Amino acid sequence: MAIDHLDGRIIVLLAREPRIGVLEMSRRLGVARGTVQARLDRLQSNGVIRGFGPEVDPAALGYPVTAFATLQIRQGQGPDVRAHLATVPEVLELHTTTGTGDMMCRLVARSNADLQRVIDRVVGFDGIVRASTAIVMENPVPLRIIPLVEQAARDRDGE
Amino acid sequence: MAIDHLDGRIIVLLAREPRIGVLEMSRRLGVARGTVQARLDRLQSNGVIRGFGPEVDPAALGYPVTAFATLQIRQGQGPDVRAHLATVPEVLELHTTTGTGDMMCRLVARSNADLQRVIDRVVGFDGIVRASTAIVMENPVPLRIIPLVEQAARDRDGE
DNA sequence: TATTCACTGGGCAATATGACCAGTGGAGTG
DNA sequence: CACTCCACTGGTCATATTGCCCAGTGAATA
Repeated sequence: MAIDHLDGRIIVLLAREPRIGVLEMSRRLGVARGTVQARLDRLQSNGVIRGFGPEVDPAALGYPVTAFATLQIRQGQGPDVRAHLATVPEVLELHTTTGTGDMMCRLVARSNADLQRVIDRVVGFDGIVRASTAIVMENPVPLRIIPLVEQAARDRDGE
Repeated sequence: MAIDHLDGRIIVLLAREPRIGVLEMSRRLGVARGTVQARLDRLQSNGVIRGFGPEVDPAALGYPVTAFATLQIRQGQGPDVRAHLATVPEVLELHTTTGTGDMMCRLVARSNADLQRVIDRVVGFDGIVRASTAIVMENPVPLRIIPLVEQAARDRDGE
């Protein structure tokens, strides 16, 4: 579950040059190929590395508008609302949270006008009491993991 | 920029079995290898596929707690706050938004107690006026892209 | 009609892969 | 101390895949 320095270097290398192969990695890291292979297998069976799915940019797909919606749910309607939201392709992720809202989801849309359609579809469901939406303007820090991996590797090595 | 049905199938296949090769994809899709290769190249230079970075699970790394923080920023301090947040490894992403808050970020922490440390570090910066945090309990819909890709491919094909 | 373009189906050398193996060194245990 | 376990090394092997090339086909377009 904890990762050491070599694991960290493997992940960072992989994050920076995803198309790199095991052999090339072993060359760069200065370890035997079998070692990298074994580490990778372990990281994947550990669940540290979930997979290598393609990162698709919704904007390039024609969905340049991103928004976060906070939803308030009628008591007991949680499961139904989840099932409902799961059927909406523009809902990219959904979380249940503490705080004033009950759920929080990430939405994309083709335009600001289209966002209205998406929101209507999202909230057009009985169990949802209220929704408040924040439209994303800029994304100064895109989803990233490298700094955290380096942190985790440092922690494991005892600073 | 728009993708057709074959592009969609390529992306979906790749998302489901990331380790699959070009040759195997061409077999599954019933097209020539060169076609798949050309499509992939195009998708990547288009920016539709950003890359194939490893998906790392913060929980498996020892950071099982996720939270979303909404930040209010002092006028004109935006750039400084961004730079500050970019230095915090536990900040996985950061957006500037419309609405009551000015920014929204995704945080992870080693525990609820540790989350306090992270939040202190995040808001321990002059330009931040107020922060309100929602801790994630469940994640009924993990970050996904397949339904949107299928939608986009359908749209392109004219339903 | 002529041109362009994507796709096909094939072939090529170079490379990476998964699977092995014996040997080494360190950590921890009895 | 001797022993066992375990990860790593450095090597081999057959097989599969890659990147690159080519000529030919068919559809859409000018």
